[in-house]
Amino acid sequence: MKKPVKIDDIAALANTSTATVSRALNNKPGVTEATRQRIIKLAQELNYRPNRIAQNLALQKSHLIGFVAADLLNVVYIDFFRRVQKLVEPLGYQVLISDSEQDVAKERHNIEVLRQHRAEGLIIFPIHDWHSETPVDHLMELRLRKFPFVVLGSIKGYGLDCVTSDEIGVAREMTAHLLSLGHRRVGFIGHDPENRCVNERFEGVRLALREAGLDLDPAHVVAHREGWQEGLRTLLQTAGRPTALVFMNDVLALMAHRLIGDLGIEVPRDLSIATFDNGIWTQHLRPTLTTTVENPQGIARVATDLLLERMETPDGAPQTRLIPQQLIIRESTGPVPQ
Amino acid sequence: MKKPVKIDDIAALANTSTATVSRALNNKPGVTEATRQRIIKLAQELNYRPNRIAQNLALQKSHLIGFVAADLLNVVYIDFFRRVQKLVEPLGYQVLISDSEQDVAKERHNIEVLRQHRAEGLIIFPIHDWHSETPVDHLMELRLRKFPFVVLGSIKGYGLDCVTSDEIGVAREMTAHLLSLGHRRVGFIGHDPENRCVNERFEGVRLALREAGLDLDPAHVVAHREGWQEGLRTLLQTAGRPTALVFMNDVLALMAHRLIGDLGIEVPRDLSIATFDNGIWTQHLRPTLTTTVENPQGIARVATDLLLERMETPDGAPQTRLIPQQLIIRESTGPVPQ
DNA sequence: TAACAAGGCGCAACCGTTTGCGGACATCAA
DNA sequence: TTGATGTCCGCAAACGGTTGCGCCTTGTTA
Repeated sequence: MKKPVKIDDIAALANTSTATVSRALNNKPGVTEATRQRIIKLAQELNYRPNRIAQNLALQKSHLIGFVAADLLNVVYIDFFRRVQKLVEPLGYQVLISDSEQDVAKERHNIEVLRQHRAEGLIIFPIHDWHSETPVDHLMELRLRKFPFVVLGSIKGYGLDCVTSDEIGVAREMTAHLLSLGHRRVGFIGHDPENRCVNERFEGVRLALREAGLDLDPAHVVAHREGWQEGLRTLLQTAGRPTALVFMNDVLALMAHRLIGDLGIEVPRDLSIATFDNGIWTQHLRPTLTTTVENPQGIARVATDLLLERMETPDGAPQTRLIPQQLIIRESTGPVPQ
Repeated sequence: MKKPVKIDDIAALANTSTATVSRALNNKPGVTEATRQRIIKLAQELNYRPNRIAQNLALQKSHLIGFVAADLLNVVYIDFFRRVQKLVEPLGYQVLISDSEQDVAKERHNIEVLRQHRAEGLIIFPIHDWHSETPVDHLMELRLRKFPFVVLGSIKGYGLDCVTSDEIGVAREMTAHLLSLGHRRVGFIGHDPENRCVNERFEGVRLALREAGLDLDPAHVVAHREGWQEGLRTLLQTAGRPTALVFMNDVLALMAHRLIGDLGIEVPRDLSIATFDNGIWTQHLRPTLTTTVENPQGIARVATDLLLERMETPDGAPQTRLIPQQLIIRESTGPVPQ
């Protein structure tokens, strides 16, 4: 590979100093239009490509925003990444994406690397490690050093800048929808108290029921563990079973779909089902599934704004911002069976 | 945000020169163990974090490998990224991922940016622009300048280093499987001659049929355009319709799944269907779908090896490497109806 | 014609790190 | 004591850009 052209080469050929070349190429004042054109032409001919490394060192700016995703296999993060990229590109920033693969150690490592690269701000989807005393101590350290970053997801009460999608609200809305269809016995499939997001969805359901003067019957809750499918099967075979089921997410609903069909239960005639996250299959199964979508655009926009704000004023008070989700009603929820 | 600690700060506190600090922290010879320990301790206390930008400039190495993905929303790329990352991390490289979003202009731009950052090598999943004369002229320019990179996917005949998954082979194997079940009339749904990958799958099917002395009846091919679902419906309602269908990919098969059911056709009793790419729903639909998986591990390994080899010897002759895929036989393919 | 202003340009320092070279010092043998 | 040998370490140049400051040139005005 040939050595890349540098600014000195251009300066030599143009009979100027490197200073002039730099000013010419960066559209800074202090160069006649003639010289500027001469230099630009020369740069093109030589196929000059500024060395970002040197540039960043000289400018004391990395033009880098770090994006630490909990698990890139989830498309949500990619979509988010794209939107952020698009928002900060006009400001001259590059977004560097890194993947924690559901592993706190990797998350720490990624943050460390990004700091070594002198990222100017970080957007973090953290792994929740509920088994450790201080699940977010490395985040607290960032905060302590006034390093600008925002956290996505439901970390509350730690005094961090944070943007979160409103799980509770949409779960509540979904349940209200079921109630309006006449359902009174609503079950929750795949409960996992250790998972904050699932927990919030669960809370939302319970909240809506309570508002209608109902209780969420513990017998109608199937936990998310090995063998949950058996749990679901027996639940569906008991008398007085729920007339509507809320699944913890769309993958679970997909897995249950076949099982429900095999039991000879027809959705929504015999049973209504609803779930979260709008995975592509939810609109192609029969029946199509009632589900929810986040507002990714809103999340990205708000998170980016908040980060930029924090980069401006690293001392500002931490903020929490809540982004509403949308309920999509499809075929799988219908009137309660007579 | 506080100014980060630099090597000078440590040197001052340790009463040494920056040279010694550098040597100490990088485990280079020429420092007594005592001084080394003193410096390391100091570095930890000060929370020193080397400035990668300055480091890279001094070392004339970016430690960067660029990964240009055609469309990050496709999980395949992420999986690939992870594997490559894992392979090159031990060598001290960082993989920088960038997303072309199915847009050639963006692909060019991404490559440009990566070159400005002095990436030492590139892995590129290109967008195929079959409308332009030289679909890959920017890649040819890279090659010309002996910039190390490998292309993934089926770009052949341009003299580039290239790793590709064997679509033809697995399509052929899939078809052979159908033939062995007694099928003689095999249809192909979603043909798109402009898409190289689909084309190869189509070719594989045709090849297998020809080897059995059969022809792929053009009337049994449904093109991938607006309204293909209508085409499929009419095909399935004609007498002498195919007894087996090969779908261009798993998303198409998912979309068709419901349509087939609505026509009262039972799979695989009345009709066998098979497709490509092992999307999560293929194993949860009823019936589960016969499909194919790439060997992502193999692809990543081979691509990385090839890239590293090219980085060593930028002048080496370009190579093409073919990676086999695997056929997964599930419920959706069965014996031909009597 | 001299005094002055203003704009174009170059010199050199700087960004934070690495590293070749040579100086200082200790050790050891003659 | 001297010289040879070797080890530890500092000086300063380099990496490829940016930029404050001051010099020079040119044009304007009295």
